[in-house]
Amino acid sequence: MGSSGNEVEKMRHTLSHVLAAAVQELYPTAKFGIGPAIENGFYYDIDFGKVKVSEGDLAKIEKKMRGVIMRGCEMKRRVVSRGEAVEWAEEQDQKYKKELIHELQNDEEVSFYDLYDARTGEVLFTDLCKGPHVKNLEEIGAFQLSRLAGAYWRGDEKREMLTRIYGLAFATEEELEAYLVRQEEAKQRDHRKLGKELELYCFSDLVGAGLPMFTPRGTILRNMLADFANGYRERCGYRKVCIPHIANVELYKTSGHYQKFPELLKFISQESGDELALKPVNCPHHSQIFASVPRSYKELPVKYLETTMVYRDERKGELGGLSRVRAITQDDSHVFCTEDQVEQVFGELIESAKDLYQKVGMKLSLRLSFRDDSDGYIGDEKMWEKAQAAIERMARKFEMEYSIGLGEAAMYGPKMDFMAMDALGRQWQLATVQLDYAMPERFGLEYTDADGSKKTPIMIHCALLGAIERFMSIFIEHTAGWFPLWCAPEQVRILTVNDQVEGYVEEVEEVLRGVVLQEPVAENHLRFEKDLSDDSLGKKIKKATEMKIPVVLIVGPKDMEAREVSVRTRDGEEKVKLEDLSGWLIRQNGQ
RNA sequence: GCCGCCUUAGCUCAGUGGUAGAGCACUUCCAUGGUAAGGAAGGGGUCUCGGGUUCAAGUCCCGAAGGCGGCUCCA
Repeated sequence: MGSSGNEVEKMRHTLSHVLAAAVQELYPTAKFGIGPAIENGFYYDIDFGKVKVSEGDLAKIEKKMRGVIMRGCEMKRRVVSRGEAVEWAEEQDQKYKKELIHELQNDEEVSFYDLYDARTGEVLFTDLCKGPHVKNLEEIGAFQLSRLAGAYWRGDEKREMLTRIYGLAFATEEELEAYLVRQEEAKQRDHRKLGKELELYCFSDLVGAGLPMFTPRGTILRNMLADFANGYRERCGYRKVCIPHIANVELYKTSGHYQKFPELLKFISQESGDELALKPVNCPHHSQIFASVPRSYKELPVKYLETTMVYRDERKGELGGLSRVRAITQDDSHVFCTEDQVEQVFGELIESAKDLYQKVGMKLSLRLSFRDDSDGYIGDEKMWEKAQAAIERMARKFEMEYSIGLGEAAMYGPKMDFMAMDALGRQWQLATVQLDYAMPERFGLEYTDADGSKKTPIMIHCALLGAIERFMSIFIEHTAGWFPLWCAPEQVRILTVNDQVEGYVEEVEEVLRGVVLQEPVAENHLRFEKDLSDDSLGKKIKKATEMKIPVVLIVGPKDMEAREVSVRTRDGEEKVKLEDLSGWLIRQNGQ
């Protein structure tokens, strides 16, 4: 069994044909879509027609697959003319295959693969396919069918919904087992599990789906993270602003959101009959602060910053944990500047993003989100070309590796998006810096240039955390809930051994109250709690550990005697003199 | 929104047609205990909600809400 990536991929792809063969035998009327190899395995998209297939049927299909493999089958390539291929699809009544063959218009010949029994020569399954495959099915390693999902034919939600059967496949049983163990470990870090255990946020059916509420602990974490992200921009001259969470829909008719985005939440004023909307973005409001007085080129760039919620009527099936919500807190900033200030402003934000993510120990990948040919964008072609060229130039200037995501742009302009992965390997967009030549024009924003002429400013949108909810979801999983000292909701917990420590606990508390942790968020007084309950020490330690409190101070008669505290961190235990405690904690924060 | 699955005590879960259980948590009592669960007793459930089938429904059927895995979408 070859172990190279290529061999594994061949094996995975071959398995998708074995899956199809098994399905055809069990469900003769099944119509087949496509069945590629993917990371960790393979899938096949199948139309079962009226037959209902559910996860319970996977065992049966898997058993049949193993039966096919046991027969000693082989894969053999066969090239036929296009005409023959069409005939085959017609004969087999495979409409999806037929569609695929029709698209191979430039090819004179079409490649098929036969899965056949090497002893009898009987062909079990024939599929339109370019390969490559393992020749002999004995070369197939370890696999199992994992789950069942719906998937639109050709990824188009207007077309048929097929049933996708996913399988896992690895070269060896050990690798498969290791993968399953990794998945199990990842589930332990899932922010939805930890969010509940660490009492960070909750949902209520009465409040509604996708509307998280943050507990006191979660709110501390949120605020710390927001302050951290805002600090970068405040040091670059950004000034905080504050806007209402609703607006007359005229605002969004002007921006274009009203026409282009069905996620806009609208309602009617009982008083005036006006149609209002919950803000889905902040830029239109911020543009109106800019527009509130005449602007001179001398005051540019104008930099606004606000951490605030936006509201989007996301479709139900797209919601999930804190990753995708309907009330989204953005650490949003907008800059209004001249053409030749773009590079400077953009540069500051890129440097900030790089530094912030480096400090929290997260490695992000960069995606340049450009437009595609579809409609749904505002602004003319030339603006787009200019903006996209500028974004790419910037990525090169800062020597960042990037990929280009066509069709990922914002309505008003291209973006530089920083992507993170969650515990289960799914990609999410966090930080984003966006260049916008369109919105200022739509709002008629202007400033007076040196020569007295009116000019339209350029807008630069940025969120460093992206959405705080989503950032938290990734951050929780990344740290497994062991937050760094500076942002941990409860930084220190004092545990007592018994009640024979009269006066001493208060002395320890007094020391803690005097500790000021400076970095990375300034004026951060220490957050501590006491566990004076009559639980055993072991139980108190268990509770504090489960809550992932970074620093646990044990204060008992022996400590009182020695005028010290027993310190317990994730790294181990040590004794610290009371007089050294303050310095010890400040040093901990530096690590 | 679409496909599939799930929803039983605050939490994690058992209970596959005959009238509801465990562990943890909680309350009270005992225990004053030194580095991941000290002991005992007690309270707590319209089995998510609404219909239906049945002599009988947590259990079967239909619908809704919420959640999970995908698809699609994501300013």
